[in-house]
Amino acid sequence: MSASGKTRLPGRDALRDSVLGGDLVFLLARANALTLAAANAALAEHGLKARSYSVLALAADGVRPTQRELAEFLRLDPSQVVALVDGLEQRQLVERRTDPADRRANVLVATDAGRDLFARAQQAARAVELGLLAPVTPEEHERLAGLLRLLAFPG
Amino acid sequence: MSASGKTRLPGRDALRDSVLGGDLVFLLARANALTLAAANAALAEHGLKARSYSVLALAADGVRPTQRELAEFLRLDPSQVVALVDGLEQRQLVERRTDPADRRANVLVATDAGRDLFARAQQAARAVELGLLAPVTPEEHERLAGLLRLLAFPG
DNA sequence: CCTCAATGATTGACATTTTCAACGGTTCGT
DNA sequence: ACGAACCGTTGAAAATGTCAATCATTGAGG
Repeated sequence: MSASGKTRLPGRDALRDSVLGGDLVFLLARANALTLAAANAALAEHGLKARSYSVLALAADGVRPTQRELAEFLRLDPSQVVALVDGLEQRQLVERRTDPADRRANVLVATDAGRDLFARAQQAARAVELGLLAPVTPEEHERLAGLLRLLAFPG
Repeated sequence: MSASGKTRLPGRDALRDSVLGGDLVFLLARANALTLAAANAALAEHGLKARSYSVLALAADGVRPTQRELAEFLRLDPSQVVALVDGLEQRQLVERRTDPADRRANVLVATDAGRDLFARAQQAARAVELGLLAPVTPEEHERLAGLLRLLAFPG
């Protein structure tokens, strides 16, 4: 198959060694695309995607986030959060509770079923993460997370 | 149970400390969203986005990638590459050359104007990258790139 | 107490991006 | 030479992203 006579194709890694190979934005984009795809695939059997999984996670965590906080944290438009929460609420995984301290705001809490599903989904998510980071030592894993946090939460 | 004595609002970083705070997929997504936005903003003055910048970069690098290679490398559908290349070609920044070794394939090469614009855009891109990584040492910067490469190019 | 600007959620419209299936031209193995 | 596989292209459908307008509520200042 491959290995045509001359230097025909840019070897499988000629592109990798190009300028973009050192471009952080590109590396992030590609790493994100791959991990997101893997995560979505793994979460699909639970009827979740990375997005809905994230929302469910925060609800199940008892953090009682408002939708606005959710929107900012997940970098989504508030209207997208509405749709996301609608989906989870229809499946009885989360509930909207109007915040007694500010009746404009909705606070998200997970139902028992929600916490239950989350627990299972989290295992799948963790398995994926470990699979992705198989070639990396636990210390490097933690170091990577730390550096990403710096980028993800500047200031 | 929520014996909610006081409905504490999630402090500005209660969410950060939740389960998701250690979720690699989430951190990647958020870091990617922020850096992508920063990159797009910086590239806008050159009439580029991260996507078109990437294509232009590979063309300007003399790697002579085919559109299919571009698609796989950038994790895009081939049809998206068509649109991307159309845009750059109409601005006379790149040219499609049918690969003499395989006349089905188009090889991308940058024009002089293309290389010129890329040189300028690259400066903007580098400035952004340095700004984003201001809080980390150069060694950590390199380490981050290395770890991301592992995720971005498994196998 | 009574405005009034600001805020949270929601809706609906619109643009952009993603994802697929189909098609003509070309290559390659058999 | 045949047929399967592959490249680029097109077009359409689905999913996402972006924005402005609205309602209810809040909080500040007169």
